[in-house]
Amino acid sequence: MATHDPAGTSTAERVEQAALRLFALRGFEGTGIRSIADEAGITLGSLYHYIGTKEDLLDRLMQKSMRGLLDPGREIVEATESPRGRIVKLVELHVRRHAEDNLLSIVGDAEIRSLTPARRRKAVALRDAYEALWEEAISDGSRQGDFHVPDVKLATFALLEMCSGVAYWYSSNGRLSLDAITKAFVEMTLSLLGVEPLASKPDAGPGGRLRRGAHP
Amino acid sequence: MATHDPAGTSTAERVEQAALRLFALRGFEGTGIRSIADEAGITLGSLYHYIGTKEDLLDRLMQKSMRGLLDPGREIVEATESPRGRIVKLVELHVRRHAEDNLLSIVGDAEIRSLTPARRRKAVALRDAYEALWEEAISDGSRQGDFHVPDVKLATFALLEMCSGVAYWYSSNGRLSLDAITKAFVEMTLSLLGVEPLASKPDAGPGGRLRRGAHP
DNA sequence: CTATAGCGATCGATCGACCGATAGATGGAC
DNA sequence: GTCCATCTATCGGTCGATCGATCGCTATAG
Repeated sequence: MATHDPAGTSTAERVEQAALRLFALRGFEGTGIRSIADEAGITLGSLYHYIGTKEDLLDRLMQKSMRGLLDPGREIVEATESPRGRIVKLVELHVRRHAEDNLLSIVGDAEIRSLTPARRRKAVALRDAYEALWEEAISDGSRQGDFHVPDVKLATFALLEMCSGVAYWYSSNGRLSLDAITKAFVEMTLSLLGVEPLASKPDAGPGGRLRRGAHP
Repeated sequence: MATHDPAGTSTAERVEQAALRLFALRGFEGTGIRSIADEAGITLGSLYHYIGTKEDLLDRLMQKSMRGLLDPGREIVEATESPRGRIVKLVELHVRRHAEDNLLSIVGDAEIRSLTPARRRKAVALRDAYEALWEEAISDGSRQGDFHVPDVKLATFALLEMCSGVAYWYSSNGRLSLDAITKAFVEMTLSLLGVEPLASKPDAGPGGRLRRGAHP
């Protein structure tokens, strides 16, 4: 029975959400399968109708987390020419996902080490492919003279880490809206990259590049 | 016996180092006490001559990690007047420690959740006190018109997270020296904070603020 | 319309392995 | 002789995982 319950959540989905919450809160090793079953509202024996092993469950969440960044990230890169446009959209994607799907992002970022070698290798490959999108955008922007950073690789790591942190403190009823947070991270990113302010509409003043991001 | 062995490392120190390595690599919950004893070169029974419980061991490392940031951080704040000088020295401290003591930093940053409530509260208080040093410097700098950020709290989190990431990839025989890395992170920090380039000696050109940090 | 065979979902009970922690015996240093 | 360090052996509990039985639903044969 129960293809779906009154609330519209199937047991399989409840299992996945339960595991996600617990893995994000206590970590993979710190979470027992009995806790997962409890959180999902079923017994231990029933849990194993939905999962292969505990690690299968983690692996599925991991893939979901990484695919949710890599696939849209690739679309952005294909669709956007300028390095500046690319990095802006990559930051927006990264921050939004780390806020809206913060639990999945935490698990994706922190639990790679809990995978056994074969699966860990695949997860690392996905992560590396995603990071390469950022590095390429920053590298291109630097070569074109649009970005000015002390080192491309360091800037890549710095920006990725900075944007990932959102997952650990974001709350949907916090002081700032997600839009405001995203906008702020885009501004900080462009500032870190040493981008001249967009010469679109504003009166940039004679010297240019003044007080970007100040909130008077 | 063995107040110290030929290599100058006491058993107590070997135990602590073993736990540190394993906690950083596999996490607190993912590390068994038998692994710690093995890594320290003693048996399980002997291990308990040096530790109270497994959590005592984590707590000691935790305190060490946080004190190593908070105490020097407070000295910096007391000794340095300008927000800019403070943030530069805080970044240097944070990056150096996260590189040189990367394992301790990883444990300190990631394993707060593994502490039981009473100890966790104390650890969180230390972390908050440390973060407050950063926030105050950034806040002061913004109020004085020296920094220009979209939001003080967001900039604080962004910078702390960005600098903490160093612990996960730093290697003493990597491409860049620790000095170079530290210098780059200071530059990226000042850029993110929207600091005008230091008006000390250089020919800043008519427009000022050009290509800071570029390595031509 | 009814009887029943099949099937997916769930259950309680249990497996061997490993967990953190303790006890008691042994040995060497001073 | 005392004391600290270390050992071996073992404790009760929890871990991840599996088992066979049962439940309720559905499809179909008569």
